[in-house]
Amino acid sequence: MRAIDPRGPLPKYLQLRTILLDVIDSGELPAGSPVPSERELCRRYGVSRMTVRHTLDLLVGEGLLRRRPGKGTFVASAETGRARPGSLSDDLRARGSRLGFVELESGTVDAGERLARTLGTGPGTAVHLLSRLALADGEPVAIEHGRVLASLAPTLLAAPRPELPLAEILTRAYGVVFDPADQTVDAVAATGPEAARLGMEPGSPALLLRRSGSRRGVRGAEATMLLRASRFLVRVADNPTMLPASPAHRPH
Amino acid sequence: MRAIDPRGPLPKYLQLRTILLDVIDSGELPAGSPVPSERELCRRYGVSRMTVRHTLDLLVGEGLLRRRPGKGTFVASAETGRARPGSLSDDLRARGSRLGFVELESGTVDAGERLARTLGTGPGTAVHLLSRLALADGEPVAIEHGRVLASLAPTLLAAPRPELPLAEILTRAYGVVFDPADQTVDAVAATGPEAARLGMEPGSPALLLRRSGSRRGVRGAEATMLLRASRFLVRVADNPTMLPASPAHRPH
DNA sequence: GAGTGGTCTAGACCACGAG
DNA sequence: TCGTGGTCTAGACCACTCG
Repeated sequence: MRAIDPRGPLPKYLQLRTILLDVIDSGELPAGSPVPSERELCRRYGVSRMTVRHTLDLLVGEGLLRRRPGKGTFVASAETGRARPGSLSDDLRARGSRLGFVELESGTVDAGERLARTLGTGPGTAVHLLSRLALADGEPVAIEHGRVLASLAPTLLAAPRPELPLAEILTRAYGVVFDPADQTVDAVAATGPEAARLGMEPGSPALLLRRSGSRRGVRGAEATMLLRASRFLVRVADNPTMLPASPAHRPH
Repeated sequence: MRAIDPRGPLPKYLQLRTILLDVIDSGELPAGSPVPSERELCRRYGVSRMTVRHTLDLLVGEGLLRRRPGKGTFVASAETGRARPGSLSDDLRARGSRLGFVELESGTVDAGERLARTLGTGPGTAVHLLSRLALADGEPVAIEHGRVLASLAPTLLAAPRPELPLAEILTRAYGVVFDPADQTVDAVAATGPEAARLGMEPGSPALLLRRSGSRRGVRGAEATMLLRASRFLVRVADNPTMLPASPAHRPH
């Protein structure tokens, strides 16, 4: 059992999050099985209950765990407890970690004015770019574009990358958290080349997901994913917000 | 200044949430202005800092507030701090509360098997149905369908309803919370009649938002909204989850 | 240096579920 | 009755921002 390092660079609740994610990914805790109780996690990892709850709040918000008052906390299945007509096997549920990624493009550039503003920095700052095609069982399902301040994740392009969405890599390895207020989706018509890569009819609907991440409150990372419709459950935070009338809003 | 009732039916952090929402809606705190500090809110409302943070966590997750470490917590603008080319006036930003609603259909029915399962109850239970067209400045922007156990919100159809999304009404008046793991979006092609109501070309992309709510961990409410694309910022919780191959997934 | 949000502790009482 | 998650308290120390 991995331990939590109180003097580590990452806060305890993020260390515990990674530990729990790894346990779930390893298959030790299949969908539907109970996670150890909050008080048990306190004892095991030597942290207070509020810290454990902070971690569980994150994972519940991400849709990976579900709480049932009086009973316990359980690993969610992809269909989030809804009736499943076909009742497919649970491990067909693929979290991000079940995806494969093929690199389309990567490199480091000096930020232009627009990109610098997006990342909350000044022009000329070094920025890592990374574009990947996401595959599920060899079938393309999404296109991911990432832009990250080189200073925030110096070894991002050099080191081997786990088969995870970019946002997850940045959280686990560099402590970059993705502010829910900065993660939005929209519905768009897939354009020619992108539709082709995803094997869709041009003009058919797709989900465009935008996320921006920060460390210690300071921005520095943005990731977009163009998702094939009906292939993903995308969980939303809360009320939709109206935009002003004519949005110039396709940073893509 | 409204006070918090420690013996009220709603927990303190939800009471404080309603208070802060009303202050923001009233215009006392325009977009960009600072909210009182966490410690100041503690003093003002006689609650501990963890309780204040619980409330602020909610509102930040809903995209209404933004924190800046070392500086304070601020009312968010619709464009969440992104560069706004047109720089429209901030009060054009419309949260849910800026929307108007026109009732399309309402009534109470006995749940069939399928609806009962959706709401986590048995067949024959009384269920309120409510369909509304959402308008922004008189222009249709979304269609909302709600299904709620009558026992959960007995007076929902009888009482006058504030101009808020159904989920917000249920939270404020009945303490129904919407589990983020049960709120999902998808991109769909708008079909004929719905597209017509929303003034869209048939087949153009739209966002389908599904949310399910519970009280004390017991389900009992579901709301869907079909949103015009590019008219809303929909905030997402975290990683998208892959669906099994062929989803039978249009509860609409 | 004073104020802010970010993290963390070590308790407490409650309602609920199960045996 | 006992264990669970839900709520809440009254503190603490840190890094950061600003004057």
